[in-house]
Order: sequence, then structure tokens, then C-alpha cells
Amino acid sequence: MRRSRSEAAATRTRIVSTASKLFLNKGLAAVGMRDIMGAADLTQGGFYRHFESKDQLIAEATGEAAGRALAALRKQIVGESKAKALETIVTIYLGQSQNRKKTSLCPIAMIGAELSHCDERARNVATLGYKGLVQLVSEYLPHQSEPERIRRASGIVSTMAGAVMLANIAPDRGIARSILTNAKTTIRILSRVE
Amino acid sequence: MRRSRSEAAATRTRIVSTASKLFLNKGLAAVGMRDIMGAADLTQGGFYRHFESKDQLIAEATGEAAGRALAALRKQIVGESKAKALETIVTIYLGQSQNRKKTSLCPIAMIGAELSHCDERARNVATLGYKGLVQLVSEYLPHQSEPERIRRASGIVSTMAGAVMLANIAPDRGIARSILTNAKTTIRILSRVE
DNA sequence: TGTACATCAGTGAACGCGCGTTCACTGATGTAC
DNA sequence: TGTACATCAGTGAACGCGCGTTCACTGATGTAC
Repeated sequence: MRRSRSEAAATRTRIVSTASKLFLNKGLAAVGMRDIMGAADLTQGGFYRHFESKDQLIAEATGEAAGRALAALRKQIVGESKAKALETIVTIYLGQSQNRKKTSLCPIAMIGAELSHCDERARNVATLGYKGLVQLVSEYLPHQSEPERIRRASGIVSTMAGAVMLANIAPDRGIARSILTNAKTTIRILSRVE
Repeated sequence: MRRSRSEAAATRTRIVSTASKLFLNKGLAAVGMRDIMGAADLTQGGFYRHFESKDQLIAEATGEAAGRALAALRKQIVGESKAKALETIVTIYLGQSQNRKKTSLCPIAMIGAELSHCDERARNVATLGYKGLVQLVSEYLPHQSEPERIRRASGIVSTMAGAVMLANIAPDRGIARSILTNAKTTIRILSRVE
């Protein structure tokens, strides 16, 4: 049953992206190895040919998710004006768990609390995702000084991540919506040059 | 070994507050019944005289933590001016997992992602905590219109919760500090009347 | 107030279960000549 | 290019473990008379 090198590489990739989706939607603790391997059309035992542990997979899946989410945002704003691009980023980010098909979710907002108890690899990867998002947002802020843009972008990312997390907790759809709407208004204020 | 009614009530309270501390510091999944009961100087079996399940305890512990955190904030600001009180609230909230002895942590920031996968009771309780915090913040904003204060307070709470969560993930103390500082600056902007 | 009995808070062993991980095995792929 | 053998991707049963929960038991508390 040995597979060719390219097949094996494809399997590895499939495991990471399958795990990534499951983790973001159900949480790290709630998803077992059998769930992941089964969803990737494999059996449990094969996992350890590719990864040393669940912890390693968590780190890689988090990185994959962060990269995917950032790429999706970047793709949506090509050709838009700076102001419109910022609006698009914020709208997509805030709407990630409400409307869409749950592709490209942000690990920070979806499993942030769980990540903080993970090993250093996972936390480093998540922090890199955070920095990437801050960088992206900062590129579309209208302020002159770059440090000021980074500072504001950091605040905006905290607001977005917090709002999505809070909206995910709210059992009532109306409350979730108001949290997200208020975050959007808030961010609009932060994006202004006084 | 039967205990008097008041002893039993004290035991119940002790279980909830012990669980609350463990949950906030280590996460819901990482803390088992034996951990909780042991930390409360009891054995596992006694738990079910007081609670129907771990899920029920999670809901109650979340409520206890939220109430305790709110009460601690309210206590710190008595006698302060409106502007100073807001500053105090934000500073204490943002510093909750850095400096202090980890008493009265906010469940939303510490275990938010895990709460979103809990049952309705826990999520309702957490949402109530969120509303309480928004209410508290709104009381110290300088804006004329109450709806405007609530809207801004909601954004500020999202920012604070997101920043604390992000800072908890960051493996590097410096990054954590910059996230919190930027959140503080951000909130100062949001607290202004234009 | 004193006595007899029912109640039940708390104990600690045990239950079933699913977890992450290991392992012997299979057979196609890769390598050496 | 063809052959012989080593490698190793993937299988699925099994392992040990700790989880949430149950249960028979103990003995002090609460209740009824």
C-alpha cells in the first residue's frame, strides 16, 4: 500500500486542511484524531507517518488557516480604492461566522482562548497570523505616519477578533448582529484622520 | 458524614468558585472533575450531590466569574471622576492576565472560544456578563446620547476582550504588551466626543 | 427535651468510553545493480 | 531496461490512560413523636 512521494505529500496537505476546518468550527479539544483522519478518508494509524503529534498538527493547521484567511481577504480587495478596501476587509472579517460557507475562518477569533493554552509552536504561528492581519489593515489606513497606522491597525484587529468571538458566544442572533454592527461603527471611527 | 444545610451550601459555593478559578486559568477542557473537587478539598463522588453535570458547573462558574470581575471593577472606581473611572476600568481589564494575582478574570476574554461551543445556559450567562460590562463602560462615557454610549461601549468591550485574548496567545511578553498598549490608545480615541 | 428513625453530604472504588498513540502487517514505490 | 530487495504510506486492532458519571456505603444531621 505504499504511495508515491507526490501522493504522500498530497495526503499530508489534505490532513492539514481537513484538520484546519474541523478545528476552527468545533474547537481543538472537541476534534479527535479519528474525526480528522476519517474526514480526510484515511484511518487513524496513518497520521503518525506525517506528524509527530496532535500538537504539531494544531500548529500547522493554525498556520494554514491564518494563511488562507489572509489570502482570501487580499484576493477580495484587488482593484479597490484604499477606503473601499478597508471597508471590505472589515465587513468580510466581521461576517466570517455569520453568513458565509465557513471557508477561511480566522483562527484567532475562532479558537483564540484554546490557542493560549497550546505549545509555543502553535502560539507563534497564531501570533504571526495576527501580525499579518495588522500589516494588511495598516496598508489601507489613511494616516500619514506608519507607526500610527500600525498602532491603529492593532487596535482594529483586537476589536474585530473580540467582536467575532463575542458574536460566536451570543446565543441570540440579534445580539450577535448588534455586537458586529457596533464593532463596525467603532472601526469606522478609528479609521478616520482627525 | 452528612453535613448541615449551611455547611452543604458553603461546599457548593466553594466548588463553584474553585472551578471558576481553574477554568479561567487553564481552560474548560483541561480541567477535570477530580482537579476541581481535589482543589476544593473534596472527592469526586460528592460533586453530583450539588450539580447535575460538568456543563451545569461551567455555566455557574462562568456566571460567578463574570459577576466577580464586574464587582471588582465597580469597587475600584468608587469616588473617581467619570473620565478617571473609565481609565481605571480599561487599565484593570487590559492588565488582568499580566500583572495581577489572577483573581477576578473575565470569562469572555479567557475562555471565550470555548464558551462558544458550550450549551445554551453557559452562553446565556456569558452574554449576560458581556452586557453587564457594556453597561458599566457606557456609564462612564462622556457622550450625550445613551444609544451612542451603548454603541461605543460595545465596541470598547470588543476591543478589550480581543486584546486580552490576543495578548494571552502571544508567546512574547513584548508583543503582548504592545497589543494591550495599542488597545488602550484605541479606546482613548473611542471615548472622545468629536 | 429525649428517643428512634429517615435523610442525605461526602467517600472512594468502579463503570464505560473515547482519547492520543503504538504496532504488526500489507503491498506498491523507490533504489541498486 | 529488468530484476531483487529495501522502503515506507496507509491499515486497523490494540494499548494505557483519564475522562465524566454512578453507586454502595458511612455516619452526622434533620424530623417526628
